[in-house]
Amino acid sequence: MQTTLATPAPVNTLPTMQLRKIPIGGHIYAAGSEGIAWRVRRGAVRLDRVTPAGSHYAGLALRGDVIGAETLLYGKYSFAASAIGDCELEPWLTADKALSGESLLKTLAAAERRAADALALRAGEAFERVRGLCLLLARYCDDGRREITIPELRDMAAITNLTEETVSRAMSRLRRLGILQRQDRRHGLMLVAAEPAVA
Amino acid sequence: MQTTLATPAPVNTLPTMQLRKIPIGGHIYAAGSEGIAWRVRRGAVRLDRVTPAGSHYAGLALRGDVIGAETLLYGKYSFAASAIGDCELEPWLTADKALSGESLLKTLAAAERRAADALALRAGEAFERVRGLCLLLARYCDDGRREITIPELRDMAAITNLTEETVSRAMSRLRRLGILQRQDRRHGLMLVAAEPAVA
DNA sequence: CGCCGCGTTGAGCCACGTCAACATAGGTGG
DNA sequence: CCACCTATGTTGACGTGGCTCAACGCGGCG
Repeated sequence: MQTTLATPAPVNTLPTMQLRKIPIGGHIYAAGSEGIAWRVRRGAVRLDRVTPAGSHYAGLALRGDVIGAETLLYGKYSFAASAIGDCELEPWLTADKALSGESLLKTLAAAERRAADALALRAGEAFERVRGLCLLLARYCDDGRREITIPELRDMAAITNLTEETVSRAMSRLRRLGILQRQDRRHGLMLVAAEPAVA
Repeated sequence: MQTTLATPAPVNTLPTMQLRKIPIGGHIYAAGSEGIAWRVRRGAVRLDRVTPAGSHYAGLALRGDVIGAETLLYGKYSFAASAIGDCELEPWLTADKALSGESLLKTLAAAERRAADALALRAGEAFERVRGLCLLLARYCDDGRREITIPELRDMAAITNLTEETVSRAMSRLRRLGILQRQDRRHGLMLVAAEPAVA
């Protein structure tokens, strides 16, 4: 649960911050803390809304998505972020760089598409939800081989709004059906078979 | 399912378009069609992603939210939009107006908050989801009286990922408990009782 | 009037949640 | 190295919340 910085630079000198790598399960930032906005270069990020009543899954960010953009307005993060796949993050639009309208619009459009994806992962039967999540992760792999890092069950359960047991059963079925080809155990790499004409 | 324009102006002369009013259940725009971006001044908008396999609920927009921003990039709408409460829309950021970075950032931050709201409406027990949707609608009423226009059951069902029957039962229960005070029938106005310390 | 769309209510059933037991991998200390 | 512990994942048995199906009420409209 610790963050690793690619540069040995001090954490708070924002402009010098470079690439940031976070292992699976790793904490990226806490809600309410100060920091900058990041673009996800690799991996998958889970966002959580933190309330007095507890914290709940509140969004997903994949390659190309921007997280923490609200810090440019308010200085603080609105959500908590953690890595559900090995992540690489790069600083995005630090204050000195001009805010390009087009870049922002693209980010906005991407955020809305991602939000629609996240909603879709909470509809339909359990097996289809879990399969949909794996396919989504595979679609955003940087390698073309559709190899994904399986998130922890608790994260998949939160995203799909299922229980860990149900997700585990769905994953077993995916493997049994050969849709998901195990390469090593635990958070190991998996290979998703051809996507069957999903629009 | 028809749109009504406040001005008698021709539909395709974008810069002259002014306020647009859409009745409940009304069609706002179709996915793939051309048009401009709008800001929701009043009411609630349901977004749908349209695929060859059918169209599915893909997002919610309430007062202050912007819909169709992607037209500024691609010229066409990515989603379909329809009114689930009597709506007033105003044009947003037409091409001639400079794209203000801060305005865009605020829109982005709002979109992410809304996406988190929409996800939350698909978690928990049926009654709590329906109650949550009513509370959300009440929170964004322009009058301070927390009077809401009840969307059609099919829309509430799509948003919460429940069936119409289950939503109907939940609504009956809300009325029986006095949480929702009927003022007239059908899409009539309702009054939501005090929000019980929901964070 | 008859028809249709929408909402309401009941009865039965099943997919998924709950609970429990166990497997496996890592970590830590001896 | 093993003994032990904990976190995570897997699998089975069982109960239930919400889905399915069906019937009906009501208002609007041709």
